[in-house]
Amino acid sequence: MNEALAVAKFSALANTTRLRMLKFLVGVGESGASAGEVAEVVGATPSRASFHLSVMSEVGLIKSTRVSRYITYYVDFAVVGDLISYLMQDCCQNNKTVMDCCSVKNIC
Amino acid sequence: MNEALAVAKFSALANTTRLRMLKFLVGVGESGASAGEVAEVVGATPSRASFHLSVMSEVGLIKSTRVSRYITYYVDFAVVGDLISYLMQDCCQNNKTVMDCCSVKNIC
DNA sequence: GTCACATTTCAATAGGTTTTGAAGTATGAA
DNA sequence: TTCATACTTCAAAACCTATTGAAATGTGAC
Repeated sequence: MNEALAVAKFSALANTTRLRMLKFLVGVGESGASAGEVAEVVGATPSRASFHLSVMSEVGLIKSTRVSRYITYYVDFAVVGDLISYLMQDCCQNNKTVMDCCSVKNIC
Repeated sequence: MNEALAVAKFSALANTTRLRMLKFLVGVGESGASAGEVAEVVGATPSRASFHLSVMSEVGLIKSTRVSRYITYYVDFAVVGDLISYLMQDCCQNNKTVMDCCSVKNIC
């Protein structure tokens, strides 16, 4: 992950609708959810949802496959993990205080 | 950390100049650096640096104190840590694949 | 006080993002 | 083939963010 890719991913996360979509897609896991379901859950019109889903797809946070006439979107967990490690390692140089925030919360 | 605060912090990170500032400030640690030094390192004019530093201050990623006629900026490592745990826990529900991306890289 | 330096603020401009609704494409059912 | 459904694309408008250079503020030195 380089700087430009990280900036693009942070941009993708810098929107309430998209962050909600990500959370929902994390919740449904590997099986994913259709664009329509995602739209409904976050309360967005089809075109608005499509726009936000495409923003997240472009940066790689989510992937999609067409299943009959539905398009299934799902999170690429490895990409999210890479973004987190970019923030921890490349940005924060594995700073102890930053890492403690994670261990205190039993994340690692 | 709530959704709106997380979105604001991701917005702050969604800019190359600001991400470089953060990296530099992480590097200098507790002692921090003056606005002028930060500006020089990232290659920004004083007013442009001031604008970006204020964006990061507003969301809490960095703090500042005046030292004589200089203003020293430094990273709030705990705030960065909180953002990372928001992403891991609240967004990714401590998903195994996401966490593996961190342990593989010996972050935690 | 006057001056220089460090930084911020302001106003204008340029550029990018988001929303909206309408039109278009893709798939499957009848 | 015709129709309905699922989704995307497009163009316009609205909104937000970034850059610039000039003016303002705040601090210390003389």
